[in-house]
Amino acid sequence: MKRAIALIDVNNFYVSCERVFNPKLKNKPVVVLSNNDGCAISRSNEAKALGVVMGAPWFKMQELVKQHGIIGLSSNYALYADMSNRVMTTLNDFSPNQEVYSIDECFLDLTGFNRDLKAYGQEMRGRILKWTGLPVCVGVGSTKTLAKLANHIAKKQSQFDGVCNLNQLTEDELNKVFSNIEVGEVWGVGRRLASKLKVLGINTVLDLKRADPEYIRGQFSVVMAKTVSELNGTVCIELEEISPPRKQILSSRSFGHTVRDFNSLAESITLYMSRAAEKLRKQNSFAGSVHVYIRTSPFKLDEPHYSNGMTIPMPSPTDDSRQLVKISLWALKRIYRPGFNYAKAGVMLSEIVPKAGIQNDLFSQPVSNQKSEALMSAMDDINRKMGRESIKLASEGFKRPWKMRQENKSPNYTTDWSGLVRIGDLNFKLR
DNA sequence: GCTAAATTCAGAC
DNA sequence: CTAACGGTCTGAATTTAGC
Repeated sequence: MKRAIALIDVNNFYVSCERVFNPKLKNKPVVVLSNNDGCAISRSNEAKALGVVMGAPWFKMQELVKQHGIIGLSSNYALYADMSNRVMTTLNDFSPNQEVYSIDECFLDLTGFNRDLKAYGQEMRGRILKWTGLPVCVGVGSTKTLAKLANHIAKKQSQFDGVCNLNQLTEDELNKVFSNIEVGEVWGVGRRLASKLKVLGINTVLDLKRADPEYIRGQFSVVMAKTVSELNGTVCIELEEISPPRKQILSSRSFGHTVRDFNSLAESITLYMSRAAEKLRKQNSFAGSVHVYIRTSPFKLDEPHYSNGMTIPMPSPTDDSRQLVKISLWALKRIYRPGFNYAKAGVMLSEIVPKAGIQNDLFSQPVSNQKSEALMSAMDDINRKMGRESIKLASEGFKRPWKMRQENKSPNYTTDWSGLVRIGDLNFKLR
């Protein structure tokens, strides 16, 4: 049976979330900024029309901002995560087979659904808008790659009214549509691959669909070969309904101001490692190695640069924050050099294994014993119940002069009572 | 000259 | 007021290390 896979994606997700709770943002150029208020990572249509590009540094577009009154908001991930859950739960009612692909999009398997999928897509749009206030577009195709493409068409071509079902087009109609879309729009074709494809004369989606698989395999990777097959309707990438545990866990952040002293770096490394260890325990895993890195800003060409990192294998895998922090501070001591303006630090956990069935070190007692288990889950429980950082390691620091900039963050409307009472209140700066 | 490990590359969002 | 350019994750390809 021909597959029917839908991809549902929220339009301008972060900006749309902000607009749900602050209607004054409607019809205005709005951007949501990355951590540290660095770059534009979500843009309203009005902001896009003014030429604000994805990833543009905020401080560099201040002229445009003043000229057009562009509103720049700090990102509010607690809000976006909660809104995402609402969208995903709502969509799950439309099919039991759902892959949550990212914070704002999911695939639904609609294979064998005996109904008009275009109308079904409109139903989804209506219900999501009514229940969450968010606008979505729906794309349907016989593979995930085609569903992504269908979603792109639904978003860009207004005559589709937000829903595009490629399965109901004839081969000729399909090819006509594909001949008008740049090859770079295809899922898995980024900037580099797009330009290489163009050199080879493959400019449109239709060109790529018709390309010889053997030739593509030779010129590119197996990934691109799969993409070509998927464009032709052969499923190579299945839905992954249960998300497998992470194989690496990273926590890093740019500082609000550069720091020079060891203690500030040590505080930040402790904080990041605590976050990483929480994520690790949440997925019931242990980490076998720890990586720590620090660096100066790559953009400051007139200042001395330094970037270094160190990977430490653990004697036996663990999920104990205290042990992971201890090791990472040991590593930090070895890579720290005085006299530099550090802009960023981070930690990474790798060689992640399931908690059950750990291979212990032959020569030493496993540190992650029952006491450690009890302590860590008590900490996690308290923080879940009472809010993040209700209990923490003292070395995470209290003043945190290095903490990231968030100059214009909206309240946590949906997850915090004190945020709820501020709905409609525009106390937070609107500029 | 082989395999395994480490690093780099490219991509997604 | 000033200085300011994100964060996490994956899998494949390529390079390097160790025997």
